[in-house]
Amino acid sequence: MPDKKAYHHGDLRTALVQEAAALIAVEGVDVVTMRGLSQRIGVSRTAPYRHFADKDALLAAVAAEGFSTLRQHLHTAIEAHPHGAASFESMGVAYVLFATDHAAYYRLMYGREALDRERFPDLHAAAHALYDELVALIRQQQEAGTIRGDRPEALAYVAWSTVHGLSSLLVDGQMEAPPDIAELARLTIQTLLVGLQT
Amino acid sequence: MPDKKAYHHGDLRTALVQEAAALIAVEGVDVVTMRGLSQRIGVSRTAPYRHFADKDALLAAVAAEGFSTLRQHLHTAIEAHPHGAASFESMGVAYVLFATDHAAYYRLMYGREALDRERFPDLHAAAHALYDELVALIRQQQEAGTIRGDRPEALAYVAWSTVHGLSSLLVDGQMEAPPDIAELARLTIQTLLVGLQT
DNA sequence: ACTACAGTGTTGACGTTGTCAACATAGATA
DNA sequence: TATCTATGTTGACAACGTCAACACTGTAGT
Repeated sequence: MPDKKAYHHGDLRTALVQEAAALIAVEGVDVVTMRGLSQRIGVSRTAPYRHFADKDALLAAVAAEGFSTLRQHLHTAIEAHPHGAASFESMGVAYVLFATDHAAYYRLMYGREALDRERFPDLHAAAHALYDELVALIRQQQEAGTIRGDRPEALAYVAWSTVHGLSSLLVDGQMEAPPDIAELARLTIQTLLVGLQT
Repeated sequence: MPDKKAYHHGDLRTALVQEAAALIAVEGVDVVTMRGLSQRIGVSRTAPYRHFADKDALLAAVAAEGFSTLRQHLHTAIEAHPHGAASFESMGVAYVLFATDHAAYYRLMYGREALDRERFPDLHAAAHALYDELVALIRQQQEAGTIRGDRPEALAYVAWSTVHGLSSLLVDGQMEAPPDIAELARLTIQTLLVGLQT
């Protein structure tokens, strides 16, 4: 149990990322403000600047953690169905459900033009690790014969496009959210899988 | 040639939308500011508020025009290849190229959580018109036999997810942009079409 | 032609935000 | 114990969105 009144917070950096993530989940990105964040944690408004160059850097850290969390979700989903086409479907559904369950968070991860890869290599790495996870899955499916033997990197992009596209449309409210999102996700992924097969 | 010094601008509303769109294309959404926009046009900072309730309303109008423009692009692409599977492919490639050619604009159209459908029915309508265009194309393909006879509305969502997902990943720089974007788009859409066929 | 009005544009002001500069504190190290 | 470095604080500033009050102008009705 950390001291409440210590002059030094102890681990302000992670506290900031966690608080920001929690706030985003509840209220959306727009309500995240350096001053408000600091106040919630109990430090002064400029304390965050000892750990992040600016607000974008903080958000980039939050987004990177989002990619990491998503990757773990997918990993868990695969372990639940480790073999065959069910593995592919399981991962895809888990991806879409993560996005819709953490809508504002997911929006932050993608679509913030200020968060460019060159400035934030950690964010780049986290996103790329997610992609790598997908490539590995494609390879596994190729060995199982459920996906044709094209370049797995290229096919991974196609698959990523599909699940991200569906997630994005749902999260942004572009399509009326159906009663059973998992069902729509399954349909979409099965269609994708058929296309990837031959 | 409009008077430069007229007290009343004449058509400030469209001037605002056009200027904002141009600015977004060149510099991105973040640099669009009510004050800066007004200054560029030559009116005072609060003049826009006679035409838009707030900044989000202005951006929503810009986004709506973006959807409308995109729809026209797709229409043109279809007319170039009115028959068969080439029609589907042509539309998909045109979609992705529009997105990558107008990256910041495309990002505004999607992914602004402040721009919700309920507050801005015009934006909703413009986006839905785009969707309708897709449904019509799916129907045509079904009649031609290149797409299976499922509910066209559902298949349209699948197709939309795919082209939007690819566009989104490219626009956000999540994948290293390949030298020939149209080629990648073609590959993706062919994969999609195979999946939609059976 | 005069008047009233509604539409449009302007100026002033306020609170909020991100962030810099200067200063303060405390734990680690010599 | 003295010093250094990491960390946190206070004060200040410019930019921004936006409200309220006021000004201008073309139009409609008499």
